[in-house]
Amino acid sequence: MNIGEAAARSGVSAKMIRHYEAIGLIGAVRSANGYRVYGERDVAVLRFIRHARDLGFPLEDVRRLLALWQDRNRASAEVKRLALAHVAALESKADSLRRMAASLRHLAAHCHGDDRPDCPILDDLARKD
Amino acid sequence: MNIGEAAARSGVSAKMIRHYEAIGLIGAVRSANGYRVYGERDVAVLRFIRHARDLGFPLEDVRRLLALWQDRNRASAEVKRLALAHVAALESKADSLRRMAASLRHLAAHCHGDDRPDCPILDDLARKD
DNA sequence: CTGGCCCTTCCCAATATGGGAAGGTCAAGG
DNA sequence: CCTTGACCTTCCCATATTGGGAAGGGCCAG
Repeated sequence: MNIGEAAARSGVSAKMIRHYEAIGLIGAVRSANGYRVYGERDVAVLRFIRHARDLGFPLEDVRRLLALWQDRNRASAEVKRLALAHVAALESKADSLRRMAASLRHLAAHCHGDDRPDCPILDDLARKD
Repeated sequence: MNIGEAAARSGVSAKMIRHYEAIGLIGAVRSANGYRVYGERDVAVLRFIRHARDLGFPLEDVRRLLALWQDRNRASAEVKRLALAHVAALESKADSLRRMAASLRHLAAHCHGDDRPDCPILDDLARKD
């Protein structure tokens, strides 16, 4: 199958498939006319990548997970370690976002939101520290 | 004062100050030798930008907030609207990260994490949907 | 054989920040 | 007076991810 069908079946855009090939994440076989040719196995790999990306894994992590997935003799410990490190990073980022939202919500609560120019949000942004 | 001191006093790197000037977020006066020259007012503006960035405002929002801050006749309604829209975006992003972390944590909990190759994390990433 | 769709490569865009090279300027001290 | 080191300048490149679009070639049905 050509790149368009592989894209449709994997949920990864053709643009991204070419990109993943360019950065060495996946390989590609070419037919006589230069078109990329894919099989079921490639579609499965692309789906794997998409799911990992959906979980927020950066491509470098995806590269490692993919190597582990394709290694019949891998140890699950390595996968678990990678996953838990990523969970911690995700949760820390989520906390930081919630803290930002909370402080901004607090500032907004004290801004009357009418035609007057006073606004504690701007006052806070202008603080000296 | 030169860019180095303005950077140290505002907490914005010299690199970023030049960038903010390049994209028209701030202006700059040059002395005879071509060096950028800043005053107290500029340091306050840079600090304003840094605080807004710390709260996660993208630069385009910062541009609008800055205009509102510098406008003596602004209405606080606009600031509040911008802030609350941003709060909603932050919270939605935080939720999405927490959902990712939860599902990954769930998968990791069922991965024994030893020398055996079986691992539900990889199995899930390889699923067909 | 022609129209329309698919494929190719290559360039550019956005987000924000930083590294580093090559060269100009200025102040202090030998 | 000249050297040295710290500071400044501009310009290019890099990160990570995805997409838009142009220019050109391939392939099949009507």
